[in-house]
Amino acid sequence: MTTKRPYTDSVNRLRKAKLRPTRQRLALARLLYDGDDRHVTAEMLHDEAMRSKVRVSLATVYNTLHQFRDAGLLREVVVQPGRSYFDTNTTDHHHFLNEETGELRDIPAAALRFESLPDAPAGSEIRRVDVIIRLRPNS
Amino acid sequence: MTTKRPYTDSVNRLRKAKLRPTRQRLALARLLYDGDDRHVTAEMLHDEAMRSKVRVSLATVYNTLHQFRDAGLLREVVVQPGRSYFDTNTTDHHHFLNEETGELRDIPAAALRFESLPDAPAGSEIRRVDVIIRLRPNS
DNA sequence: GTGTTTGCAAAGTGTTTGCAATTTA
DNA sequence: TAAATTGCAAACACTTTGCAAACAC
Repeated sequence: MTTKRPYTDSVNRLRKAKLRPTRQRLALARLLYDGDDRHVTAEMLHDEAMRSKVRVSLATVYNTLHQFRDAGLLREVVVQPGRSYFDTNTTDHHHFLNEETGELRDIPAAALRFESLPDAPAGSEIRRVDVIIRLRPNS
Repeated sequence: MTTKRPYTDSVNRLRKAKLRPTRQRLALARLLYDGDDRHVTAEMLHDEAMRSKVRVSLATVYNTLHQFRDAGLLREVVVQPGRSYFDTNTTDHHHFLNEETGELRDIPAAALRFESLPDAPAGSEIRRVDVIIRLRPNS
């Protein structure tokens, strides 16, 4: 069961991604994957690491997030100018965005179905379809 | 016909938006709205203004884009970390994103229909649904 | 040991701000 | 002439980079 062996799981996760299980990467992987799916910014994750007494520089957090993303362990979500979120849920799904707070929330793929999608322009193909449902507090 | 009286049209557009038709705002409005719909960044618009011998500072371009957006004359589109696009098409529609070039392309609302949309979380309502179809060159 | 990874500080990018000078109504 | 707008330069937030020291295999 995933949540019971976080250390071994994180090592395996990194091994599979061909990333050396260094102290920093392990600690960040455990913060990211021990528990429910999350949406974090580099700064959020760095703060969290500091709070749990893990010494990691912010630069390393950025590097690690990008490595994880490139390895398919994370998905980058861009919804606000000048800030990237990283989503631990890499399966097919979409997002609600609370525009007041900036909070992201997953929408399972099954909850949003397309009746029709346009064809990709000639010479290209669809890599991914991202849907952001922007929310406001209701009246 | 819109394209035949750009000056008068731009003045009216600004008047309607309750923005004083200053030299800078008029010039930017004409660059933006004389012709087809476009997707511009602040820097692109600033460069374009310079090329057409319109003296405007980059700060004013930013301010103006935000004022236009707030007035509903433009829609801001965020698809890449650290860069905002402004879309002169403010009607209901979606976007293709060419991930190699960063180029945006409109998808008319009619070309993309939803079979089902999730309910907004309690306490909120849907303000807008943004769909980005990410493209890659095909194999 | 050898190549990889890290931390730091510096640099970079896109954007915003404070404020005096200018322009508009 | 009163209020809005502009330009400049400095400040900002977030992110990336260069390189010596530390670490993993």
